[in-house]
Amino acid sequence: MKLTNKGRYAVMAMADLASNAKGGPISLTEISLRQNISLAYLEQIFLKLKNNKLVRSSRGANGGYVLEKPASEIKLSNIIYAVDEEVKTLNCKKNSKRGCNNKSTKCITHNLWDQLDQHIIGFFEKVKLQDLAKLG
Amino acid sequence: MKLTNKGRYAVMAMADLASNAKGGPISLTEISLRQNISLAYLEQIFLKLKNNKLVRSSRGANGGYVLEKPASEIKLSNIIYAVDEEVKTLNCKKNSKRGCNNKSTKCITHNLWDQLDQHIIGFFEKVKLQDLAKLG
DNA sequence: AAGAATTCCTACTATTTTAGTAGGGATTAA
DNA sequence: TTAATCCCTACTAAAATAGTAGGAATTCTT
Ligand code: FES
Ligand code: FES
Repeated sequence: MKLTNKGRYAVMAMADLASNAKGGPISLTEISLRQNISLAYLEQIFLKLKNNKLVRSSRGANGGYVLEKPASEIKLSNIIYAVDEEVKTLNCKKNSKRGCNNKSTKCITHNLWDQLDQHIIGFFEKVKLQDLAKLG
Repeated sequence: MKLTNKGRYAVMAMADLASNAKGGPISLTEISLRQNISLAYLEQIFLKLKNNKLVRSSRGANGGYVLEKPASEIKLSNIIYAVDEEVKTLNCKKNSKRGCNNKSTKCITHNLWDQLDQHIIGFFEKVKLQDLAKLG
């Protein structure tokens, strides 16, 4: 499974966006300073967030980003997936007949990892961006 | 967070050990063949499992490994930790005052990752080696 | 006693992934 | 016109992963 800085940063930045909303767009420079994340790295991340319709951008001076939807409608899973972090503990291709052992049956732990996947995904599906303020 | 082949193999091998118990010890060669895992890699993994008192070894011809405790008493978390897979989604040191942003307060997502940790650890604590047979 | 099977242990290495950096172009407000 | 900003791609250093390799020690079998 993957859960790395990129995913963490994405969630952090989205949370920042949500909690510092001030009407107009918020620049990445601001977020970079507040959250201590490299600007160039943030740019990469926001490209993906934008392509996944989680934020809307305005270019030029005073430009920046705003949430595309209310924070109550953005699930953590949306963010995580947007930046290509896969919650994937299975070693095999899920819809293949072959197992990770390259045999024709699934390995003895297949169902276990599958359940773990569901467990983690469930968590990400349940938590909304809005909830982060409460958690924090 | 880390959850890689090493951890998967460890669980697989332990499950193999549990389900193919035949009184005497089981050699890694057998497991290697059944589960399609490189023998040398298995050896490394079993060193750790042994150091963590999850298996007992006997050397020499006809040697091999047996579970140190009944499968019903071995938690998945025991196995995962034994091979150094950390369920660690936090980016900062948990008991430090500093945050992952290197500031003096914890970041806005800290509690979130902390909860996710608990969520995943809870899963590993709950599932016993014995349950794998049922799952599989 | 010899040989084979096995665990034990450490060191090395190729590959992949991660975490950025770098550089330049396009757009817009002032 | 200039500065601030987003946009986009390519590159790169460092770390982690997934093994390989090699040999020593032990024990069973013959
Ligand atoms: S994880 Fe799917 S077959 Fe092993
Ligand atoms: S994860 Fe702990 S401070 Fe950010």
